[in-house]
Amino acid sequence: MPNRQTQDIKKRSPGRPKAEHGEADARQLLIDTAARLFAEQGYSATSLRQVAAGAGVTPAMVAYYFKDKTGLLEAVTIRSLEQLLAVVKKVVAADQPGDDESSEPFLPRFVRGYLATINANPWIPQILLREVISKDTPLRQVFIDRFATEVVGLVPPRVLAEMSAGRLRSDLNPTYTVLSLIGMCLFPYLAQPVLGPLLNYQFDDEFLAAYTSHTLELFLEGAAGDNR
Amino acid sequence: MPNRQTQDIKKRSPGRPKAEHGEADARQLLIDTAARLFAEQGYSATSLRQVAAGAGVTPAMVAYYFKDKTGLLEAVTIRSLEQLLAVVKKVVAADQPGDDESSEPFLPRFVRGYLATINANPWIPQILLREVISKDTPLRQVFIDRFATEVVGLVPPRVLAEMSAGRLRSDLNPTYTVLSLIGMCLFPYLAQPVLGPLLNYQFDDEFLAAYTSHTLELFLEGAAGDNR
DNA sequence: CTTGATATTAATCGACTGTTTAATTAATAA
DNA sequence: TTATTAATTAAACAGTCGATTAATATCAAG
Repeated sequence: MPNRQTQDIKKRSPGRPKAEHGEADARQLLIDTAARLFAEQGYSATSLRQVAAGAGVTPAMVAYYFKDKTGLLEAVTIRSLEQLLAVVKKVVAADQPGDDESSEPFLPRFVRGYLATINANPWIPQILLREVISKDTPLRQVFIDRFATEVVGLVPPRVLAEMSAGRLRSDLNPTYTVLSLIGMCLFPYLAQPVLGPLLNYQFDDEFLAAYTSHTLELFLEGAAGDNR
Repeated sequence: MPNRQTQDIKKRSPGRPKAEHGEADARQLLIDTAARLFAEQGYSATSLRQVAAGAGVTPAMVAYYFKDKTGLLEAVTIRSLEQLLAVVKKVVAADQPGDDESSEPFLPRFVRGYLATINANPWIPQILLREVISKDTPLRQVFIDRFATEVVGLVPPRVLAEMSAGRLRSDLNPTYTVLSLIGMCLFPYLAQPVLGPLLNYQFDDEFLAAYTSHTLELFLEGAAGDNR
């Protein structure tokens, strides 16, 4: 029995709301809600009415802040790319001055930072893979311009340096090696909705620690046993 | 200037068409077209009118053969799962009789068969990941019943056997190891639409051979260099 | 030849989608 | 105080979608 007009469920009237202290603004709320729903259901299966309802506003607010639905996806995408790019930049920049041998080597730092970020924001790879990377839309160009080219400029030189220093094998194809590593890191997160319950894992600190050390060990040392 | 009623563009009238010799039936054509479009655009971004047009029939044919849109996705999914399952069964069954040492070991055979199948049908992982694995729909149960449980029953025992035989390290988490391997195999195919042009690869025999041997080498021997 | 099953189209329906517009209220600046 | 700008809603619009229905033409069996 939906008794409307109670104090709990307040139905707002038109007009600018009074600025309450410490309230999240509608724009950021829309981005957060959209990120969650796009990751769960996919971009085109998610209606603006759903997003608006989740953020507690009307669909017209999407037009007000983002012009249209693609603008909302663009905002979600750009925020995701910025988070990922920040990790990459930080990790690559961390040992530029003086080649400090006491700090952790490049590869473990990279894997740790990368996995920690997607473990804390698992919708990022979902959205990037499902709605940006694998579809031929204008957003793909955004991805390439604001992320891929920059990463390609930063990471491979570091990998080659590791090879020269003898910390990574130089007889492996560097491109394929990076592809494999990213695939190893991402797949459990992409497949979690079905494999998580089946194999009994979820995105908590325990899984993050275990899968991080597993990934580093397997990637660096390989899976072959003594009796080859 | 669309001059209709030419001989090239024939617009069919209602009624059963005359059975022409050697013509693909509409049902299979619909499945093939849907698989292609679902992989390219996603399930819910693809309209039945698009699928029907691609198959040269009307949308009503989807209802006739598959009841509704979800029935079409189910048909596409089941065909994909059958292809994958056939590979797994064949690979696992191949060395049951007598533990023949002369044949190739389990893991290379598995990786080769798996990669060859998705290289020949790259839309399979796209659809399974985007429309089945990562969404909470009735199809996920189909995936679990017709594929996942069977694979989980077949592959891990084989992996454990390899560990016992000393051909694989036994100090690695077997579940994580399989997750990592599948991720390594799949990622280049999932990301190909944007990374292919960027890193200059495509799904031909050359890439298949190169990436297969790369994957086996990296997975078994690891990427660490001599100077660790 | 007739009868029923099979395969197809055209036309249409209601529901839902993204988007636009006009009205409304609060905040801010002059 | 007044005018302007910012933030919000309700209502409506045209378009598209999936689905249904009725009609129609061919095939296969008796």
